[in-house]
Amino acid sequence: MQNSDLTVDREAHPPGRIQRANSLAGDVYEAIFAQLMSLRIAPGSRITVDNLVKEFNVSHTPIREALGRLEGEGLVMKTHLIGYRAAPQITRRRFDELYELRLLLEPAAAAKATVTLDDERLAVLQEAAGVMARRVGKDERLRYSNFARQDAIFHDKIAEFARNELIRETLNHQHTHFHIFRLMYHSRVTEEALDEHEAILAAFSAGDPDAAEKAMRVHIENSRDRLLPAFE
Amino acid sequence: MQNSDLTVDREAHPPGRIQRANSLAGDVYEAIFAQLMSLRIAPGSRITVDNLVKEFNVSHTPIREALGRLEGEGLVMKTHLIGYRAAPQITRRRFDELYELRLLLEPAAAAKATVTLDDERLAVLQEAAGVMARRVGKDERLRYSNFARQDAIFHDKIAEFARNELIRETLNHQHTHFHIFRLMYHSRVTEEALDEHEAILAAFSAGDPDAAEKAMRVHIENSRDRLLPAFE
DNA sequence: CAATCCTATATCCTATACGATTTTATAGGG
DNA sequence: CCCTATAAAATCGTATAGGATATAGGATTG
Repeated sequence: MQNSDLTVDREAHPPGRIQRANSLAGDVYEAIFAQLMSLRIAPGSRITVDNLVKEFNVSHTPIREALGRLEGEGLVMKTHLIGYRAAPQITRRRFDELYELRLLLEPAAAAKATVTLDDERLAVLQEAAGVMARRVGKDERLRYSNFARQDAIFHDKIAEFARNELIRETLNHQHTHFHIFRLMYHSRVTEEALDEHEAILAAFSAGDPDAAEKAMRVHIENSRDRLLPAFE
Repeated sequence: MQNSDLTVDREAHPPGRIQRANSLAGDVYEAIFAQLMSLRIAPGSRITVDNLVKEFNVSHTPIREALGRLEGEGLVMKTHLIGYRAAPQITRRRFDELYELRLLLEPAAAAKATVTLDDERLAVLQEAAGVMARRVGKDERLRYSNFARQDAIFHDKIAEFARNELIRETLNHQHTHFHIFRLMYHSRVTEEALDEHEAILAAFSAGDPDAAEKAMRVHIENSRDRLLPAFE
């Protein structure tokens, strides 16, 4: 079996736990997923099985299975006898809906997370808030990439500490779509967001659930307003 | 091509819109989905590709693709070299998380829906609230099946009228899992729920968003408490 | 008798070749 | 310019074969 381009490390298992080798279909899934998240496959563009066969040097079978899985997650769409294509770019309407959803979930999660925090968890959030890494690097592109990753971790950790995996999964699922959208409009959105992260962090430190909820709401509303110009 | 057991009507397209014929993979997906929703495939049980090949008289290819899609939706799980299995029954923890999510989304949706209602939409909700069908049928099983369908429509329509497709999809997605769970514990849960539907409906009729929000919250909390004994 | 090892079968996973059907592109005619 | 017809390309599904692994049951050994 040749496996030239997937480049997956099958050896990196966490200590103590057995890890089954990945299936080829799983590797292909991750490879396509990564290409979608990095815009190497643009939103709305076609995805042909034959091209992937050539690119990955694997047969149709695992690719079809992986594409089916991506379809189930809403990241690709299939039309009979036409083929697969990447999910289209987010619409303005969808954008509004996404922020409405976030405003219902994330402030509540922030409030709930507040009461579960200890020093260790606070440190995790502080790390993820990106306060330290603020001035690191002058390459605009790299800078943004760091921000995006830390922002995702920051929000995800809050959902985790709120002890609701379902809400966490829901937000993460939407985040994949959101990430693709945001990648195309990353001006210097980052600076203000980092300030707001600090404000949320301050409420956490103070152990004030109401303040955390409010700060999160403000953060998300501002985030929305910062990205809104992308639709004009 | 033989297509003995899928029994899909390819002719029923809505007027005015062209509809491509379904792919076989799509038909297989729907067939498996239906079996999961009707408990013909029990939660946690194994799903072998070969069995489906024999049952549906189709080859491996579309079945694997359909199973991949179900995996992406979280309805089946795959373990390498072991195979697919139906997603396990919902846990108590997950149950709590689900209701926490519903309490964040559905009351808000009810409030938002209230202001968009007109006579026509109100009639739709009245129909879906199941007020009419309350005394229809004495067969306990059929009776419950009717309740489940109408309950799903009632909540879905509210989400639709709230004009947020994303929230609607999120709730529907969760409802899939919830439905499977509830199928196993359907005592006489229905009567009270129908009363609560009427209470929500009254708030809609009065055009009172706050009352709708509150009634929905009460309904969901009661629904949770009615189902809670299932875990003991 | 119990524990371990081994073997056999079933199942999964992938590759490959082929045919059927449909889309898409191209060219020609009105 | 638009429509139609033919040809090329792509998709979808089938069938089949072989390698790899899991699982169960039996054989061996202490």
